[in-house]
Amino acid sequence: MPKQVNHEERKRLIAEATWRTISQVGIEQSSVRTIAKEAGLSLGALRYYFTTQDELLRFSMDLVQERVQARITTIFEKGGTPEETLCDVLLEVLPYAPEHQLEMQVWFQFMMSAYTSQATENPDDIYHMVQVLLTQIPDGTLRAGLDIELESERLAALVDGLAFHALFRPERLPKERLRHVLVHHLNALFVRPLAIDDK
Amino acid sequence: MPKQVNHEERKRLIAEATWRTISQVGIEQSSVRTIAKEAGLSLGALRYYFTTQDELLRFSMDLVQERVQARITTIFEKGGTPEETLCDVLLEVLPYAPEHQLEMQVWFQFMMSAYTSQATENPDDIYHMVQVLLTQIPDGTLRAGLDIELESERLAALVDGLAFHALFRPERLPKERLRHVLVHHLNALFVRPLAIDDK
DNA sequence: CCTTTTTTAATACGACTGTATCATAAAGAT
DNA sequence: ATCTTTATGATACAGTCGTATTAAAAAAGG
Repeated sequence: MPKQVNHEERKRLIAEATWRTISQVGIEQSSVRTIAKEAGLSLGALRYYFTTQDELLRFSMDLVQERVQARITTIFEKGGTPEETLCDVLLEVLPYAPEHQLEMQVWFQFMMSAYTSQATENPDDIYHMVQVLLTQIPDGTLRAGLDIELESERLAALVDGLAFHALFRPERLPKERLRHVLVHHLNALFVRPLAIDDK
Repeated sequence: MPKQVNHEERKRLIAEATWRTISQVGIEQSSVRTIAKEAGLSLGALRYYFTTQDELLRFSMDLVQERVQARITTIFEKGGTPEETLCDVLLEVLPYAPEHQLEMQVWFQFMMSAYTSQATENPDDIYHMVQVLLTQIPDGTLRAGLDIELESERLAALVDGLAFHALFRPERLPKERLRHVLVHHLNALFVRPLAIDDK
């Protein structure tokens, strides 16, 4: 039997090298050679785990989505008021926690490239997530008379715009300011306002 | 003297061919050959007007910015209430008018690529524009007690997010809905609300 | 040691990239 | 008609791209 190498683990390491490469030079400039060098592997070694570039990118993208989804699930399981849960979930798709910024950058790049490449299947739109979240919020939490569809569109745009600006100008939008803007917006929707600062 | 060809006119035509190419395949995939073909020119002919690809892209980008800037200036000169002016200016940086969607797509692509390429000089952030617009609005127009910095950040994020979503999902965000969401947001800032529908 | 299977590295191929060169075509001036 | 300037098209070069092939190295079982 051969040189035991954990296949899954190795693929994950390659995917993370892919993320770093993408965040540095963008998807279009991320050649298999560049990624292999970032991962410390030869071209042939990389190709042993991913036969085509498409396969590699798809795996890397799915891994991002899995991680984000897992964190969101954790937030739901944690419990808490509907207000807090909504806020925390939305902060999760922003470059809020420094240790998740790499993933957010990569996610954004994937969304961009999906847009350019006219791909039929797009990464999940944030709009649908927001719409579901707002719709499922218990009665008495949101102010009366809100147009949920409209507020979903508005909140989704705000979140994606904030994410974009935070990636673009991290020095102008530190995590405290991100939270401040988001909470300020959400409090215009909630009956019981959230506190601005993190607990 | 030679075959009279209007130099400026020709450069403009090439820039517009560049826009079409970029909006179809993205900046990274827009080779000089692809652009030449889209413009109906040979490689040498294109190179006669733009010696390097960088020069071509810069010219094309500047032309977009000029056009958008010119339309915004027109809106200011047109007069109207501060509320209407602000709304119309912001609609101008959204893919609102169908005939400007191509430019908006290209603009977005340029912003993306400026982000990826870590360019020191970035295309003008929408945040600064919004901040200036809100700051210069006459007293009594905005509701009392607003945090202008915060509202600028929020409005800028909303506008860029809406632009992004509208480019991504034009079928979900027709121009009426774009205006609806924007006016709804602005009316939370204004003392005298705007009408939802266009005049 | 030898065999077998997994893993790695080197090299090659055709396609495409940006840029350069150069001969030619077109058109007004003399 | 000739000259001169502007404009164009064809071709070439060096580089990178994704992918394929192939031989060798590494590690475990017999």
